Amino acid sequence: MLESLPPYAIGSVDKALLILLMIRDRGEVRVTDVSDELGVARSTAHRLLLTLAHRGFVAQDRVSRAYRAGRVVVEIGLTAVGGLDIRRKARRHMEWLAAELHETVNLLVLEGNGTRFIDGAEGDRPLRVSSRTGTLLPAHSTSGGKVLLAELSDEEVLALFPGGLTRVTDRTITEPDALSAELRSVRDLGYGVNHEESTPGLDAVAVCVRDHLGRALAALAVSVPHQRMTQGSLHMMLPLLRSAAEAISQDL
Amino acid sequence: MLESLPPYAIGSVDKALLILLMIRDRGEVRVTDVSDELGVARSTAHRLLLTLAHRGFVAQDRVSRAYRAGRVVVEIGLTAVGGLDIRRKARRHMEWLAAELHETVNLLVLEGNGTRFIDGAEGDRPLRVSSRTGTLLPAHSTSGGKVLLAELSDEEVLALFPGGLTRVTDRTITEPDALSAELRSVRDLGYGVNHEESTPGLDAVAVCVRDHLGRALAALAVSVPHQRMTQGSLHMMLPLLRSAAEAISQDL
DNA sequence: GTGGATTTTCTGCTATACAGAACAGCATGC
DNA sequence: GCATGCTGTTCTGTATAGCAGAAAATCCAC
Repeated sequence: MLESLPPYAIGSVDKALLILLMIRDRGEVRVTDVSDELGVARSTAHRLLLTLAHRGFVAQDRVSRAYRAGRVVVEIGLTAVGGLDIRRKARRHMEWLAAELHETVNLLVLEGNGTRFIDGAEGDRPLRVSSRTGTLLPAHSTSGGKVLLAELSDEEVLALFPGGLTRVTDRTITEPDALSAELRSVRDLGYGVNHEESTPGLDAVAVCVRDHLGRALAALAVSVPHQRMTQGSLHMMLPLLRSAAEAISQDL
Repeated sequence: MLESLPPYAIGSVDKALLILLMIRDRGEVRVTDVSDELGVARSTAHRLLLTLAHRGFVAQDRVSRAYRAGRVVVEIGLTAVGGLDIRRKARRHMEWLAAELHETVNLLVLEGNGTRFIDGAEGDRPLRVSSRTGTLLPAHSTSGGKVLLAELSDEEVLALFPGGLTRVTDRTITEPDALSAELRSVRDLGYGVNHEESTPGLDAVAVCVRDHLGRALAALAVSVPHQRMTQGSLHMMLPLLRSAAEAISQDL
């Protein structure tokens, strides 16, 4: 495994990648393992692991303090295997849902501490939310972001926001405790809502789209003008939203 | 996505990981994309990608010259999700096969340019091959290694052996052209054999264990004393070997 | 509470990562 | 076929980022 690098390759990057290969081969590594096997100082080993952890490529076990593969690596792998297909496979279900509800439907994925709108199907009414495909919004301010964040531990969520929770509107959650409570509620209810937290006048409700292993790959959201989001309309939308998300999962 | 790094994090490593996140989000990237979005020179972008490519984390499309996720990322992801389970799930099928054939059965995975024996079920005869679980042997000298290498392109195989093909016994394949021809034969036949190439007096035959997407996760091999490997016994073993590999795949 | 092992934090130093320039490759238009 | 523009790749001088070593913090077993 100790080979000469090609010219111009970056040694520190290579070391980080070798750590990921070690994790592939044995499931977990310790700082001292990395230090011994890469032939670097313990402090260097730690800095490499810390950087990998910062981007979610590794996660440290609280009890054993060993590092293992993090969520991001799983996502990349799954994306490479089938993720290019998620938009394609979700498309017809999103169009169905938009037609049923006459509201705009969005497909979102987590990107760092933001949610990227990766596809959309608009409702057919004059007043409607635009699809916003391509937009990156802070995850904690969107319904899709909330359901995806709810899949993480509280610590993982906090680590995504080292600078605190950005205020987007007057209604945005900016207290870490309030976000924890909101995500707890999301976990209990199985859906997340956005009450004008990302855009004034815009509400939304979202559920997760899961793969066969039950992992959340994306979020499916219905975005509505605020005045059209009532308890009644929410109750009407939820079964259809869940049905569409389940149908997408079956297609994956 | 532009956030401050934690203290002591390594900037160049972080940039490489951001590239992988870009690939997760959009499937592929170009040198200029990376340069523009990370705010680095094109030469730096290229060096980052070249390092990622060297370890198999990205692969460049020959025609479009864009870079996409490489094989290694898929392996790490799959290992993290389910790799710990493959041994458990394979266990009873391996025991069944060992009992049917009265020979030793091995489960192997690729590790760098070697094959790691990750589990084994021994035959019940006095003269038998031991399970060798935990052993790492050069991939080109084992039947399981051959079927796993046959899943790669010739270039990828050669890149795994920059120092050439190690000779393990007098029978080991050491010429790249001979290995290419052998792997072509493996692809045609759907199985690989080892005629005393890893250990004198030891023959073996192997097939791939695939996931639902058809990707090879591991190899399942039957290891036999050389004098017990005849055309007749090979013909008798193959259907049962294939059956067991298929049964493991179904359980994944 | 103590001692040892491991992980994490800090800092001065130097060599590696960087940007910019040149080169190479490719596609398109005239 | 040649010129142009764009993109990817190779090269080199430099300064700052990555490094090792030491100190501090944490953890666990006795």
